[in-house]
Amino acid sequence: MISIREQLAEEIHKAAVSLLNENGLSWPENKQVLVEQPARMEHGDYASNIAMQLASTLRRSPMQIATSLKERLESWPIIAQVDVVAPGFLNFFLDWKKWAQFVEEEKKDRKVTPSQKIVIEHTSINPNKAAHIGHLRNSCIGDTLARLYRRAGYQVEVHNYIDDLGNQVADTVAGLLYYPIKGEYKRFGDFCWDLYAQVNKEEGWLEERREAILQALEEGENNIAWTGLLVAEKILREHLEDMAAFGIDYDLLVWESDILREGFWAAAFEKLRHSPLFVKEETGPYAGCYVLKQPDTEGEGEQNPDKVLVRSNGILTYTAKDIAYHLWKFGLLDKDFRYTQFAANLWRSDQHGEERSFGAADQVLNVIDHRQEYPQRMVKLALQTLGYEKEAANLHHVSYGVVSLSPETAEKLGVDTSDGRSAYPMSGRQGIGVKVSDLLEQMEETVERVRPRKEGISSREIAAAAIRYYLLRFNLTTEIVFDLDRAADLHGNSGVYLMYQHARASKLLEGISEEELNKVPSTFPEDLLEAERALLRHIANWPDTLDQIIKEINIPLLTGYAYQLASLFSSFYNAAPVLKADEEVKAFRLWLVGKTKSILKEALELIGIPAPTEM
RNA sequence: GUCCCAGUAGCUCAGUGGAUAGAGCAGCGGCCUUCUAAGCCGUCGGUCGGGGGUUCGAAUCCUCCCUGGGACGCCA
Repeated sequence: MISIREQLAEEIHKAAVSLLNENGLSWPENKQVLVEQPARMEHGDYASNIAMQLASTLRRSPMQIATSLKERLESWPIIAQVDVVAPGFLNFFLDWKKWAQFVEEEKKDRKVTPSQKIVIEHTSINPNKAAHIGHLRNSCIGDTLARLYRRAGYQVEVHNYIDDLGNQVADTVAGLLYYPIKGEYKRFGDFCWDLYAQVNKEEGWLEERREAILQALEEGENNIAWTGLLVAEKILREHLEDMAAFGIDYDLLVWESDILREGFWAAAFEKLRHSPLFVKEETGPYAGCYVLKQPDTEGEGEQNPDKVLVRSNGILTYTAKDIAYHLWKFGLLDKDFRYTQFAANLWRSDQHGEERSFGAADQVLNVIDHRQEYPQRMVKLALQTLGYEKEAANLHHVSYGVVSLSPETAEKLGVDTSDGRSAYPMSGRQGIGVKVSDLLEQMEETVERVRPRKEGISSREIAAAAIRYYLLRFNLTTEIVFDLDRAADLHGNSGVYLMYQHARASKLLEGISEEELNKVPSTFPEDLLEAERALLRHIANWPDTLDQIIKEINIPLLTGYAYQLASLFSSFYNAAPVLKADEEVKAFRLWLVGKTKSILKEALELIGIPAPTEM
């Protein structure tokens, strides 16, 4: 199915080619017909700059070219009017009734695209303390990506990687065993949050104990390893509970200890051994280590760009395990995990249990913050080194900026802000951060206090939706400076606003069946109100926008589209009475509200917030 | 030192080759006896960090510089 915009582009292309041919010319290879929805209503519903682009080829003025194209395009049935505007734009105005009929016809022969399998890894929080809002941004991004790809027809599998053998778990275990603290905590993760920060404050305390604990964790089957497992699992369950409140879930939990004990690294090592870029260093700072060499650098400069995979003491780095994991993700290892069920609809890797078909992806997406670009590049490099060019190309690091704290919020958490910085980083090590559960609770109280009606949806759901929308609104590269007061603002461009508009639309449509709503009204008003036309043209743009969102992994385009739709609807709602209008107008407006509501609902679903019918 | 990201309204951010640079918040002024005012309408506010270049056209592309953040560890 191709959209109206694409069809229009094709028509323009045809018209332009015939104009070129008449002048003994052919289509210039580097040009392309671009059709866009102009920002301003008076510039039409769609517009093209093709006349300007062809001016040099045709050696005529853009205005002349636009005028001849206009004559050739006016007969296209869905177009009501074509304007030629200086310096040479072609502006198209749609015949909305014909558009509506056309779209209704198109819906019938929509075909399902054959699906590729895509593995999306997100969340992957160290299971040694409570989650904070930086982690939540990761999970919201990952979850919305999963929703987008599912919508696009992919077979999506969501992984959450559990690093149960890392330094962080080791530190919390060290604290639990040897560093008594006391205090009242609602949850284990909150207790560990403080404990982890405390032991990190003690000069030299961890360094004495960490290595022994790490080794015991890796070996397994001993007191420390079991303690580590208990800690990781307990905290993981709290993380999953946190995320569930935001509508986030997973298909598979991959445990680092399983990667190690199933011998994934040994298998990966066997493959890497034959690569000239994977070498054991005999001299220099990395003497005794297995490293992955950078291909096109000569080791110039102060820093060594190579990546250690196996330390001189034989212990693997995180990146080594990640490489093994990614070979498995693409189905390139002859090994597999066993699987056991962790919760309803959620499986975990295991050393015992049943066989299941996880992994073997066509595409892999890793949602990880931008500070880890280097190790992610190393994983990709390892795939290339092994000759898996296709898989390397299909491995995508979805990079995003971290969440830091505004000075006001940092100060509330007891951070010394006397240095006057514009933002303060969160730090688990220092115990600085806004915990997900605390934020949700606080926001719930705010909602409970300010909401005018208590119907349809709980204050907790509203709070979660507001937070989720807030974290998804920004460009991925933007480092969010989180401010408690700003996030608690539920007016204007907020998740609450979107849900409210959906509830309003739902109320107007109460008691009307889906079928009735989909029927194109027999008459359209002679002159549409500004608010009606604005809403229509935004609705018409949804299929193209959705394509673009998925192609560019452009989440703010999704939230922005939804906000604008809600905003246009709200203006329409105020400008045009629906239920009180004359019969014909009423039928048209109800149809328009129906269209708005169904697209708003789709968008809300992708953003991952509820579409309440009442609130 | 090398590389990456950012610098747009008082604040937080959109906008990556097109038409008069847009939102929200904050400020000011209006609108509830009419479908949900968590709303709507109006208004104030910008030499798009700076210089140079490419183009019919630059916030957007190239180049140099300034400022802030990050990566480069036998951490993850």
